[in-house]
Amino acid sequence: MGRLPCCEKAHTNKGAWTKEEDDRLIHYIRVHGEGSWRSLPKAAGLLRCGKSCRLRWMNYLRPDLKRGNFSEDEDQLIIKLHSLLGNKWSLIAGRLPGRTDNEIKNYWNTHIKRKLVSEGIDPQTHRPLNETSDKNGTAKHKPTAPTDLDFRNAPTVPKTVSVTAPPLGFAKSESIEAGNCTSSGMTTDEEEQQHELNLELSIGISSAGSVESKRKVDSNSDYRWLVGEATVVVAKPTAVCLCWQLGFQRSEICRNCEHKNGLFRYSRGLSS
DNA sequence: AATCCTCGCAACCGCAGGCGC
DNA sequence: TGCGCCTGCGGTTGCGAGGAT
Repeated sequence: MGRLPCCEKAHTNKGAWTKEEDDRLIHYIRVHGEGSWRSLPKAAGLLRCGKSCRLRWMNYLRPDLKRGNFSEDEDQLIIKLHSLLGNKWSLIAGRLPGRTDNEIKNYWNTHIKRKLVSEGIDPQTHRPLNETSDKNGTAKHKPTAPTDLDFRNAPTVPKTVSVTAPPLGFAKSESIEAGNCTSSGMTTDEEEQQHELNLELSIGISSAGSVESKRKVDSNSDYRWLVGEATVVVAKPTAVCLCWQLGFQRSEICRNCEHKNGLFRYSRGLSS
């Protein structure tokens, strides 16, 4: 038995949304709230697939979206997050208030990738292009920094790696317990740079015999990812807010920012 | 002025995980 | 415990706008 289609395609519109459809969707969600996407189109009088409605709302109509160009700070944040998380756009978006995963994904593919290549950096490995492989194709991996742990291309996975950091206060507290991966060799400047980004991340080996899902999102705990044999844990940011970038105090929790998924959304206007 | 080409973004699609029954 | 539904994610596609020829 196959999967049921998400909607009856014969009677649904596709393609660009009209102003009227947008208005209907906005009005319906204002009255009834988000959710129940499957039944929403019918209830709202829209000839659209529920998934399409959700996408339109999430990526375009949500009032807390920050439209407009990405700032240089956002660029750098995206690059750093991508170096750590890879193409986990939703996780990256969760750390960029007002930005959507789709928007960041598009921005990455159209701007940042090109920018990194022009700077001689491999956008996938975040290492210099001429360092990614030698004539024999063997990786010349030189451990760089604790927050630059890209196990996808690492020759070996450290037996024990944990990277912890305090809530976003940008304090210089960090612990590294590593077999192969250590912070040794970093200059003070490099260490300073690494401390610029506090992600509340921890990385540990998945316990033998335990079955770890590829992606585990639990609203009551951390976000876990299997990267090779290692588990990357992104702590649920209950006390983290990136609003400092927009002028709020560091470490201050903006109550409007916390999204129901535990990550952050941006609810206040820039000028407020 | 017309056509072609490129780029950027919105939207689509398939899949996987969570959750309720 | 297994099954089916719902939701969310990430890769891909299609189209419109703007620039080049």
